[in-house]
Amino acid sequence: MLKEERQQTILSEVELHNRILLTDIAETLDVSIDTIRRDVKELDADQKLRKVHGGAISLGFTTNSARNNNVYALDQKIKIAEKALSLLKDGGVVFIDGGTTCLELSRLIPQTLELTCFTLSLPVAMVLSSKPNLTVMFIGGRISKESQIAVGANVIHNLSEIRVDYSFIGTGYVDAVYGLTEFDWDIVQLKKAVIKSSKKTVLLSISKKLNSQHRYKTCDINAINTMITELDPADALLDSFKNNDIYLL
Amino acid sequence: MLKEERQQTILSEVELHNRILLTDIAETLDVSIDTIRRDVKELDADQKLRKVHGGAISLGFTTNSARNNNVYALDQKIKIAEKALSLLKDGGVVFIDGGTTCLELSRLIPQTLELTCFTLSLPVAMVLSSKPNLTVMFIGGRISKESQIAVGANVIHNLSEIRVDYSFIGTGYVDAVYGLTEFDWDIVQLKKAVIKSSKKTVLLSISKKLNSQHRYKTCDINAINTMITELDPADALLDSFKNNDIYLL
DNA sequence: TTAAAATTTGCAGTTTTTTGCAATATAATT
DNA sequence: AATTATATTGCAAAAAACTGCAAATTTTAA
Repeated sequence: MLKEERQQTILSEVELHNRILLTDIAETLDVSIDTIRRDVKELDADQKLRKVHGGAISLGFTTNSARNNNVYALDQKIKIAEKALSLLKDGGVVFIDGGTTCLELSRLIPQTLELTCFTLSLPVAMVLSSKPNLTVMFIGGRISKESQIAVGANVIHNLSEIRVDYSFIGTGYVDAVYGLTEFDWDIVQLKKAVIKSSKKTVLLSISKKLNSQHRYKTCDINAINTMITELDPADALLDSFKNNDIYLL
Repeated sequence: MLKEERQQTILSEVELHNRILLTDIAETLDVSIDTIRRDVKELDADQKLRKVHGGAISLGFTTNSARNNNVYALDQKIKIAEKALSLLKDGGVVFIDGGTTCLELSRLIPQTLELTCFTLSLPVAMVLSSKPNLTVMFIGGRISKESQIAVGANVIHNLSEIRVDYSFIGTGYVDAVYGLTEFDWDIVQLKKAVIKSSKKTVLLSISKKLNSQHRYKTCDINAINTMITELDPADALLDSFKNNDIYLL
């Protein structure tokens, strides 16, 4: 039997059953466990499957999910996400909101970091679930089609039963005077619940959103503990936020 | 024998058997192994086949099973999903499991269909959330990294509070005698809860999984109301399932 | 046709790859 | 801590691939 065939078979088995034991495969293919081990190692290196202790598991959908590559102001959002990363510490319990900035933060979480992450965003959950050392908790509910997040009374109730160290949230609009505001009333209810369940709230927002407001109010600006933009904290654009006791990053 | 004929023979052999050994071919054609090696090298350069250590394999073989984002036995799964679609009716409330077959089912749900869909699979939820006329309910909990589904006691509790018309589930292994079995104990608990919360349970399984079993048992085969495979219901492979009162589709 | 040029083929020696085994190390489990 | 299961590493035998070379074959051109 050719090595290539063997690897194909392994891949098929993994796809079929989602997970396999190396010993099982070695027996069915009648080769030594070492050979299978080496095969699986290669396939893992080729990103065809993921090797785990004693076996292999299918990659699922993490690798294929087309990354939305035309996110508005992506590089700014990555900059923000990088700053936010510095707040994450091993053993922490955090909430990560939906939205593209939070999605970038999720992507940038290093493989080694050990965290418990709550979220209600499907894309965020997908990304987080690919990180080996994270415990990902999804707060279920009705899925809003536009934003791909769970919404509704059930979500708010579930949020009331958790308490996280940090929550990382986005906002539609932010203003030093009017605070955080949104276009959507339901979203406001959600964010209120998130803020309530967090010891500290971190706002991630690109500078374009500064000094804008809308109809429904999530909270006052001083309900936010840390605000992260892509700007230098000393930047003049942030002057109006410096009077409050917000920590600018 | 001309070089050209020889290469033609090699190619047709590869097409026929999907793979060949260089030593075999050298013997049948009665030329040195070096010659075959050189031939195969050329054919590989011409993209007519793929040379591997010790032999060659057909291009179709590799692209089908090794293409990164190709799901194992995708066409079979699509066939199954199409059959399952016939069970869906406007206004229905259904549960859709994780797994690639259920994901295909989700993909194939027409834009016009009006349904309430419960799921605990992140990828399924993502797909469903793109359908305009669906209400998608995600059952939250800890996200299992391997399968990207919500698991744990919380999920089981939430499942106990819903009642759906149909649940569409997959299984790791299925056998007429041993019933539905899984590799993973937690998954079994989940599936039990799903079955309990459904008026009717529909099993989606490709025929490859028939007559296989594993460690933990989800349910007897007659706990399933409808079983869908890619085969014709009259197929002999399904004979052992015909004694039970399962509806085969 | 014939001789030179180009290509193909087989061979021998060397290098690389593959594989199984054993010893040791690491991880999981009790 | 002890025991078992799984991983890693180095090693050696076997198989396969590569290299250079010379003989055989085919092609080309006078």
